[in-house]
Amino acid sequence: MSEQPTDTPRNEDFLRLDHQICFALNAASRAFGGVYRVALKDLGLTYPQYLVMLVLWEDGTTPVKQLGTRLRLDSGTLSPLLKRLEAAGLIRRERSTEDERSVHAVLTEAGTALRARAAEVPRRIAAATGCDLAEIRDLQTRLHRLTAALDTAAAQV
Amino acid sequence: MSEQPTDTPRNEDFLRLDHQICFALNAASRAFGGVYRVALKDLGLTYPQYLVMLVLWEDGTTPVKQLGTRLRLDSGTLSPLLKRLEAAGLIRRERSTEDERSVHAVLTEAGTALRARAAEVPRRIAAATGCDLAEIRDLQTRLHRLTAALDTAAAQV
DNA sequence: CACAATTAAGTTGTGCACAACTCAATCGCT
DNA sequence: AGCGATTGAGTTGTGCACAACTTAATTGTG
Repeated sequence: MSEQPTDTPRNEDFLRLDHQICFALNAASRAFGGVYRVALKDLGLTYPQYLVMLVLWEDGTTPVKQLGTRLRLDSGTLSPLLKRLEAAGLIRRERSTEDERSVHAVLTEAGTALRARAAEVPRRIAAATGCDLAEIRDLQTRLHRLTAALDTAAAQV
Repeated sequence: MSEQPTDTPRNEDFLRLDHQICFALNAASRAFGGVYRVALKDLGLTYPQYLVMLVLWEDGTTPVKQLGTRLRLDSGTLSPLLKRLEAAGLIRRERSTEDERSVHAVLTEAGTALRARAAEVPRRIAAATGCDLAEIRDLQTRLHRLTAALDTAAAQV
C-alpha cells in the first residue's frame, strides 16, 4: 500500500496544470524560442532554419530525408523551410543523380560564410540559461531518454 | 576548411547539434505533442486547447488575460483558440460587466462534463514517459528555473 | 473635467508542426 | 522482364506561436 508514499494518486491531482511535465517542457521550449529569435535576428534565420544550418555546417551536403531524421521533422515541414533558405541564398537544392527521388541540400558560399557569424550564438544562449555545463548536459541526457520513451510509446499506439 | 589549430574550447564545438540543449528540449516537447495528439483525439482537443481546459477546470471562469499569464500565451494565440473551443461548445466567452475590455472564458455544461473523460489522460501520458514521479518532479524544477532564467534574459535585451 | 497613456482583446501576416494526400522513382518478388 | 509495394519529396489544410498592429475601455494626471 506504500506505492506512492506522499502523493495521493488521484486522477484529479494529475489534472493540475503545474503538475504537467509537458507544460513545463513546452514553456521552456518557447522561452528558448524567444531568446533565439533575438540572437538569430542578425543572421536572418528562424530557429528551425538555424537547426538545418547546424546540420549542414556539421555534415555538409545532406539529403532532405536525412535532415528529417536528424531534426525529427518530416517533408511537410522541411520542404517549405528549405525553399525559404534557398530563397535567402544560403543553400541550393539539388536532385540526386543516383536516386532521382532524393534531393540534397547544399551550402552556397553565403551559407558557408554564415557559419562564422553564427559561431557566437551558442555562447550567448548558454549565458542566457544561467546554467553551468554540467547542469545542461544532465538535462540533455534526461530529455533524450524522455524523447526516446515517448517516441516508443507513440509508435506502439 | 582547415583552420582549427588548437584543442582549446572553440565556438565551433558549441555549434554541434547534439550539444544544443534547446534542440533536446524542442524534440522532447514535440514528442510529447505526438503522445498527447493520440490521447486527446477522443476528446476532440488539441494540446494547447487541453491546457486551457485544465486551467478552467482548476480555476473556473477565467479572464483571457489571466489564461495568457498562466499559459504564457498572448491574445494572438488565445483569441482564435478560444473561438474554436466556443465553436466546439465547450466554453462561452462573456464580456465582463465591471471592465468591458475584459472577456471571461466560462465552461459550458459540455465543457464541465469533459473533465471526467479527461481524467485518465495524465496517467496515460505518465505511463508513456516511463519516468517515475520523482524524476518528473526533478525535471520540472529544472525546467522552471530554466524558463525563468530565459525569460529574464529575453526581457533584458 | 479633459485627455494622453495604458490596458485587454482582437486582427493580420509569417513561419513552423503535422496529418493526409499525390506523384514519380526505385525496389522486391515472381 | 513485369508489376505491385515502398520510398522520398512535395502539396494542402488545420492549428499553434508570435510580432506588429488596431480598437475600445479604463486609468492617471494636470
